[in-house]
Amino acid sequence: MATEEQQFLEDYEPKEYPSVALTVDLVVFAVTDSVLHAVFIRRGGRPFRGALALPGGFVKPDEDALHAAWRELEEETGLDLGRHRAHVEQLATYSSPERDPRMRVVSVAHLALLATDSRTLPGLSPGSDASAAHWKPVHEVLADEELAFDHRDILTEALERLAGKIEYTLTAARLVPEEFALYQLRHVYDAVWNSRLDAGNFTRKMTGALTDTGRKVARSKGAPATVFTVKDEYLSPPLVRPAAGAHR
Amino acid sequence: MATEEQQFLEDYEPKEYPSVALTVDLVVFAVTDSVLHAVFIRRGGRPFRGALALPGGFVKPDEDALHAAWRELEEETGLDLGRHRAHVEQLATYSSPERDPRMRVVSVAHLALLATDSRTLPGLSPGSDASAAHWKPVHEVLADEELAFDHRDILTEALERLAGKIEYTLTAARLVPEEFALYQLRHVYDAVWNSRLDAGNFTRKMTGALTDTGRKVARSKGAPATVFTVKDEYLSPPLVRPAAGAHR
DNA sequence: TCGTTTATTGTCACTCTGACAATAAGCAGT
DNA sequence: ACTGCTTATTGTCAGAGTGACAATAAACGA
Repeated sequence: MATEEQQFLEDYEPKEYPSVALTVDLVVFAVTDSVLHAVFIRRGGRPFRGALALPGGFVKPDEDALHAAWRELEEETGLDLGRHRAHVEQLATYSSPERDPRMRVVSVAHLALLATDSRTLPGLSPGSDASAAHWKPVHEVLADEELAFDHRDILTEALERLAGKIEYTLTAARLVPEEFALYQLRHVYDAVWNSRLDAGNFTRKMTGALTDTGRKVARSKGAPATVFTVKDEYLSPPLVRPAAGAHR
Repeated sequence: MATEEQQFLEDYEPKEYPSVALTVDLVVFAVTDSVLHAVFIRRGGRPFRGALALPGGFVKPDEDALHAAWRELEEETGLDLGRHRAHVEQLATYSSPERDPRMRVVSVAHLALLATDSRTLPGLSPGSDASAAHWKPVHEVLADEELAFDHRDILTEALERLAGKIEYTLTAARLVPEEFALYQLRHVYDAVWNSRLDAGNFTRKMTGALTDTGRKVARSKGAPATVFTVKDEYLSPPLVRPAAGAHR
C-alpha cells in the first residue's frame, strides 16, 4: 500500500488554489529596570514610511513559521542565540486581505522573550539585516507612536497574552537568567502588569514553584537575596493580576 | 501625500516571494448528555483514505481566515447559522512543510462552539459539500481513531484550549442556549473536563457572573431549576479544574 | 557603630474552598 | 392525598489562601 500511496503522490497535480505570501512578525520582549521593552524597526520605505514596525520576514519554502521566527529573530536583531536565553511561541495569525496595501500577505505573529540581567538590554547588532532595530519601552510606544500595518494590534495582543500567561505559568522566568533572585522575577511582573507587587507576599506565593540553590547574591544595598531556579512550569494557585491602578 | 502614496501602490510590482496555499480547519464542538462531541469527516480520497479529518477548506482571496471559517462551517456542516447560536475563534496556525504530502498547505485552525439544548446535537445537512460530516464523541475519537494529517494535534490543542478557557471565562455558556439552567452549564464543564462537579459548589461560584431571569424550568424529575443568563464575560475568582481523576 | 536599605518571615482578619448535610420542590405511582 | 424518589438550592464548617503590614535579619557605607 505504501508504494501505491507513493505513486499517487508522484502523479498528484496541484489544482487551482488561491495562494498567499506567508510572513512572520515578532514581538520581542525584554525587561530592564522594571520596564518592559520591545524591538522595533523604523520604516524607511513605503508604505508607512517613518512609522515603527515589528521585525519580521518571509517564511521560506522549507521551514515552518516557528523556524522562520527564530531565523528572523537572529537576522533582524543580530542576536547570537547560542549565547542568549530566548523563548519563542506563536501568538496569532493576521490575515485581513487589506492588512498590507501592496499585496496579500498573511502573517503569523510570534512572541519572543529574551532573558536579561535586569540591568541591560541584549545588544542589537547594527550590522544586521534590519536598518535600525532598537529597543523601546512598550507602554510609551503604545501611548505615543504610530505603528505600521496592523502592528499595533499585534503588539497589544502580545502584551495581553504575556500578562495573562504569567498569572498561571512561570513564563516570566524566561525574561530573567536561568538563576535569579526573587526581586528580578518580581520586577518582570511589575513591568508587564505595570504594578508594584508586595515583596513579602510575592515571596510566599512564588517559592513553592522554585528551587532554592542555597546560594545568595548581594545587591549594592540591603540584604543579599537567595538565588532560585525554576522548578515547576505552572503556578498553583495562580497569581492574580491586581486591578488597574496599583496602590502605592 | 495621499495621492503620492496611491501612485506608489499603483506602480508597485510584487517581487519574488515564496507562496503557500492557505486553508482553515475547524474543530466544531457541541455537548449532549454531558459528552463533548466534534464534527468529523470520513476521508474518501487519498491521502489518509478512510481516516477521520476535520472540516475545512481554502481561504478565498477576498476574505480573512475567520470569515473563511464561518463560511466553511456553514458549507461543510450544512448548518443554518441564522438559526444556530455559534462562536468561532482562532486557535493556532499549522505550517510544517510536510503536513500535507501533496503540497505546501498552511492551515489556520479554528475553534467553533455550537449551542445545544443539552439533549440533541445540531443536525448536519447531508446534502452539503462534505461527503459525510457527522458528530463523534471527542474522547473516544482521541482514544480509538486514526486522524488525517496533523488533525490529532489540532483536536488536542482545541480541547486543551477550551478546557483552560472555561476556567476564567464564561465561554462554556456558548455551548448552551442563551437562557439556561445551571445544570446545563455544569454538564458542559463535566463534558470538557471529564469531571463530575459538585452541584452546590458550582451554583455558589457561578451565580455571581449570571443574571437570574426569575423564571424556572421543570425537568422530568426533581425540583425545577432557575433560568439564568450570562452577565459577565470573566469569572472571578476563576474556577479551577480538578486534578485528573474526578472522585465520584 | 550607626543608619539605611532590602530580603525574608510572621501576623491577622478575612475570604474562598471542597465536602457534605439540610431543606425545598417537583414527579410518579399507589 | 400520601409516599418515595429525584434534583435544585442553601447552609455548615474546618482548612487553605489572601492582602496589608509589622518584625526580623543581613548586608553596606559613612
